[in-house]
Amino acid sequence: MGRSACCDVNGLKKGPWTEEEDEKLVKYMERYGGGGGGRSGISWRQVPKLAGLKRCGKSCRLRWTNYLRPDIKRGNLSHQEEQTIINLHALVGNKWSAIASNLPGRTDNEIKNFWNTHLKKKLLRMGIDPVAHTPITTPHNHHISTTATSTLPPQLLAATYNNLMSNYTTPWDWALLQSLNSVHAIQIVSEILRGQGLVISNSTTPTPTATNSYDHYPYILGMEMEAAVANYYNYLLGSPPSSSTSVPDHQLVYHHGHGLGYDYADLTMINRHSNCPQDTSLDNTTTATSHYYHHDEYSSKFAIANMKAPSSTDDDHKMQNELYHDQQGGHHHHHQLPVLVSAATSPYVVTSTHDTANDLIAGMDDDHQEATNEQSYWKRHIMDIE
DNA sequence: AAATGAGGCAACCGCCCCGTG
DNA sequence: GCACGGGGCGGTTGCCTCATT
Repeated sequence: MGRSACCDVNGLKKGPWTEEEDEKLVKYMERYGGGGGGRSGISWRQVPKLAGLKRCGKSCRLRWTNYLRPDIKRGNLSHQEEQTIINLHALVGNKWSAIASNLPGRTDNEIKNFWNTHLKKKLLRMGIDPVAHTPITTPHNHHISTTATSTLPPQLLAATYNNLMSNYTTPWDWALLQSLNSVHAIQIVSEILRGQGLVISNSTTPTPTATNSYDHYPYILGMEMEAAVANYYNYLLGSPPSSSTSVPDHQLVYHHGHGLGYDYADLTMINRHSNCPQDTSLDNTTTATSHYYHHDEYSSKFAIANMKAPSSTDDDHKMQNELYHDQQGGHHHHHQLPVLVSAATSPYVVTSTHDTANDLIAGMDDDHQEATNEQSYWKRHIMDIE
C-alpha cells in the first residue's frame, strides 16, 4: 500500500537526462541552490517546476547529487579510496552513504556501483567473503589449510582480517592480538593467507606463485612476511626444513616505510640466536650489505603472541628491545619469539630486483627519513654484533 | 560484419525515517 | 499519539558500450 511513485504523475519524463535538462538544472541550482529540505525555502518538489523541467523532484535531486554537483570527483577510484571502501564496508556493511561521507567527492551511488561491479568480485577472487569479510574456506591448494582448521571464533577472524586489510593507515589492534597465544596467532595468519589464495611452498628456491600473488594484490604489503610466517607455521606443524636447507642469497624481507613496530635489532638477534638449522648460513648472508631487513609495523603484526606492543617512541622501543635481549641472557629462542623467527627459519624466499637498500628507500615518500634512520640503526647494530 | 553476451553505471523504485501540524 | 509528506537510502533495473564468437 505504498505511496505512488512521484514520477507516476502524468507528463513527467523518466530515463536518461539530456544535456538541455542538465543545463537547466545546473543553472537553477547555481542560482538558487534549492532543495535539501527547504533551507532555501524551496523543496525538491518545487525545483523542476521552477527550473522548467518535466521531471519529478526526486529525479532532479538524484541527478544533482549523483552527477551534476560541482564537487563530484570524476575518474577511477584510487587505491586508497578502494581500501577505505573495503575497510568501511567491513565495519558498517552496505551503508553506502556512510561510506561515501568518508570519501570526499564520491557519491553513495558510485560507491555502491563500484562495490557491486568490482570490489565484491575482487574479494571473491581472493577467497574472501565480501559480506562477512572473512576468508572463505577452500581446502585445496594450501598446506596450512589441510593441516589445520581454525577454531577461532568468526568475529575474531573478521577483526583480524579487517585489521590486515586496513593496512598501514590504521593502528594494529595490539590488545586483541596480545590476548591470543601464539598458536592462535599463527592460526589467524594462516587463515589470512589462505584467504589471499597465497600458495606457500617449502621449496628452497624462489616461489613464483607466491611472488605472483604479491603482484596480484600489491596493496597487501608485507606479503613476504606473511609467507614466511606461514612457512613457520608449517614448520611448527611438523614439516621443518631440513638441516641441509640452504638459505638463499637473495633473502629480502621488504616492506615500505611505515611504522616502527619493532626495530631491526629483533630480527637480527633472532636470526643469530635461535636454535634453527638455518641460523649459521643466514648469518653469513646477513653480513652482505646488499641483504637487509626492512622491518615495519606490518611484519610486526605477526610478531604477536610473545612480544611487547611498540612503545610510544622509537628510543623507548629500542631500549625495550635491548632490555629484552639482556633479560634473555643475550639469546632469543624461537619459542619466545615464535613468529619472527619464521623470517629466519623459513625457506620462503623473496627475490627483488632492487640491488641496494637505497633503491627501495628512495621510493618511500612519507617515511623516507625515518626509513633511512632505521636503516642506519640497523647497519650500526649489525656491525656491533659482528 | 552481424549476433550475442557481459560488464558497467545512471536512474528508478519503494521503503524508511523524521519533522510537522 | 497519529497522519502526512519530503527527503534519504539501499536494492534493482535496464540501457549502453565493448568484447567475443
